[in-house]
Amino acid sequence: MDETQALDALGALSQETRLRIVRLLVTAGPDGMAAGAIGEAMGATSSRLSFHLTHLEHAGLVQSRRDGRSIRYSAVYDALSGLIAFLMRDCCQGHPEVCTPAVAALSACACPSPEPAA
Amino acid sequence: MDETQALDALGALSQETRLRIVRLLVTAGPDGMAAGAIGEAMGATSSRLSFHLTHLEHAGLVQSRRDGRSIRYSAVYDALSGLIAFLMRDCCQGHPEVCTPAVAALSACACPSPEPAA
DNA sequence: TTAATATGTCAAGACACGTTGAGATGTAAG
DNA sequence: CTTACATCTCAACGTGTCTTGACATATTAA
Repeated sequence: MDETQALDALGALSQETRLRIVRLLVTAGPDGMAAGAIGEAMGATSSRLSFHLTHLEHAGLVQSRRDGRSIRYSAVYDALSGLIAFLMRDCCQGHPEVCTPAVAALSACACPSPEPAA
Repeated sequence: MDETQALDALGALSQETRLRIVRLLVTAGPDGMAAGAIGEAMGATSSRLSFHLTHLEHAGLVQSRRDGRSIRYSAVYDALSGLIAFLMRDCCQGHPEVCTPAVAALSACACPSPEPAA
């Protein structure tokens, strides 16, 4: 991920509705959710939802596919991990005190670390 | 870091000049840099630079202190690692495939991981 | 004090963003 | 074909963001 892509992703995530959509879709898994279900969860009108989903898709954070008369949206994991890696790469430039606490936060997640301590 | 703080931080970083300022200050270390030096590096006028530095300070990403007739700005490491941790926490909700690659990217940094492999 | 340096403040303008409501398009069922 | 459903597109409006230029404030030196 280069600077331009990172700026797009950061801009897309810096809006409340969009950040919540991404979080919802991450937890929804690879199958994603239909636009209608997302809109219901967000309490957003169809045009407002479409605006934000289009924005997220342009930023590469979500992808869509038609499923019957619905359109299902799902999170693009590579983009999310790419953004996190971009921030870490920058912040780690000789200053491990930035990213080391972030890695420690991983322990609080259900994620398997490369070298699990416990 | 809660959602509101994360939105502020993401919004602050989603602007080219501000993202570059943060990257510059992270590499500059704890002593930071004088506003004039930052402005020179950015090619920004004093008012434009002040606008962005104030924005970053309000978002909690940088801090300032007077040093003679200069004002030195430095990165707030806790805020940066907090943001990274926030993104990881959200993205890891049952989907380790998001944050595991990001952790792997750490190996490319000069950062000591909690359990260094090599 | 006076002058020079370093930075911040303010108002104005151009532009981008987010929301709304109406309508258009595509898809499936009767 | 007609109807209902699901979603997108478009224009319009208010609001926020970024830049610029002129000016104000704080600090140091002569």
